[in-house]
Amino acid sequence: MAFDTMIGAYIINSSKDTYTISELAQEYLNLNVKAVEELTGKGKNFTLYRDMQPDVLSKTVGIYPYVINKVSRKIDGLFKENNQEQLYYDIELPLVRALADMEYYGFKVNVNALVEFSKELQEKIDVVTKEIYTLAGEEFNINSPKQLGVILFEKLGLPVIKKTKTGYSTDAEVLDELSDRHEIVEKILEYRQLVKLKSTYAEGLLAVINPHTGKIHSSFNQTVTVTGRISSTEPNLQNIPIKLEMGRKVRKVFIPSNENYQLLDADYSQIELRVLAHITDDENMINAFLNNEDIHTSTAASVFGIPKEEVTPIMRSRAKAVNFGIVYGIGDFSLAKDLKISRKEARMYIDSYLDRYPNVKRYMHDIVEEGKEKGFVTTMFKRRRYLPELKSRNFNIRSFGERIAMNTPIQGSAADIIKIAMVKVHGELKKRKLKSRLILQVHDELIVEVFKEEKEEVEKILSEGMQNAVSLKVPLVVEVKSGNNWYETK
DNA sequence: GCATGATGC
DNA sequence: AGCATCATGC
Repeated sequence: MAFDTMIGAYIINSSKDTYTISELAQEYLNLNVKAVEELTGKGKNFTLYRDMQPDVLSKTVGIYPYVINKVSRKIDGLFKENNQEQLYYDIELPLVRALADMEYYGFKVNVNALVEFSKELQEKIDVVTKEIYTLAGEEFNINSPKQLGVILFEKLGLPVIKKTKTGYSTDAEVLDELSDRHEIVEKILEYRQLVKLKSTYAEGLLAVINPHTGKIHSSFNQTVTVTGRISSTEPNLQNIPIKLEMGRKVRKVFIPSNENYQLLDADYSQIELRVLAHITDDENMINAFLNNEDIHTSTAASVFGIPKEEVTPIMRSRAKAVNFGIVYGIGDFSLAKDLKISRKEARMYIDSYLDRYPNVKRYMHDIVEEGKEKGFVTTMFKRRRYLPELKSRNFNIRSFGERIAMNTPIQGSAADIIKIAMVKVHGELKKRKLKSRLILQVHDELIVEVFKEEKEEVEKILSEGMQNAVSLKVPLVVEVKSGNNWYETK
């Protein structure tokens, strides 16, 4: 591919909502060009080019080729200024074909199993609904947070833990705290889980199965996320349940195209923390990864100042929360909430962590300063995100900007790395004329539908392609699993 | 169209 | 708490 203005403009500024030619012409050429929609109309007024007058077309979209060429040259000049040519030409543009092939090839679904799953869910919903009505003493719309709030907090007199802009909060966090006080609460949680599964994952997926292919052909968007990740829509295949067993069963309906194929699922182990170790060059963290240690146990040992052998499950779990917090741009307030401890205690954990990982401390400080000076932060491969929030006089907005400054290089570099791996794996499968296909990416994992006779070869292409996507100061560890459906690849 | 709450990494 | 998408109510 020669050039794509939409992706090009996204590389220049990933924070925009749309990247239409009209908009780009205005921004980069100071040129007023009508939007395509203004010419064709939309909805019921939509008109095909072939039904429009030639002279109208020539005066309007007729100039698009010219504008596209000018915008392309302009953006290409900016790539040179920003040192983003590798990112654009070697990563993003080749990725277009990999994503297009993933969309076209699709992910096969066991329709009958999905229909059965849907029925099973409905039966469970019916049972739980009746139980809820009985416990409430009346019928109401459980799906309405407003009506549910009235039942829980007015009729049943449960304590109000949290409020939203519009009334009582009834989210899972609140309900968890109330679960000991009334039987109805856990039924509500169960109801919510079941309804989500039925509507989004059973009926939702059934509605987008292509009747000709029997497959789901998701759209993978390359210009949506501010950090460089790709997104998936219609349907979103990047948030298929896995944490709770009931939801995880959805994965059983995702199968190979036919009996000659299997699924391979390869995921990066702790890629974000490995990226952090690399970027900060923190000796303590790098050593943990070099020694192939469990990073959360290692963090717990460091923070609590004890040998790894003496780390308890609770200590490990707290260290894990701190590691998450570090990746997201930590604050004592949020960590306290997450761990249900005091803010002071959370502050102690964070300070202790930063004492034990001094280069991480310096990085967190420096990256915010860099963001303020330059107006943006960058990833390992020069992806850029502008941070106007850092200049805000509003404390909350400014703090948000600081967390973005800390998180974006980490999340974004991980996105760069898996994109490189995708281009390599996709290219290698094509070059060797293999029947196996890359069919999905879920931020730190790649799923390949593998032709059984090619399994050994493709497993090597996949794991080595991912491990060697880049060379970091720590190894990139990849775990590959196989199965006859997505559920089995665990 | 916005708010809420579910799901994922 | 960083990044997303989808269904539902109002």
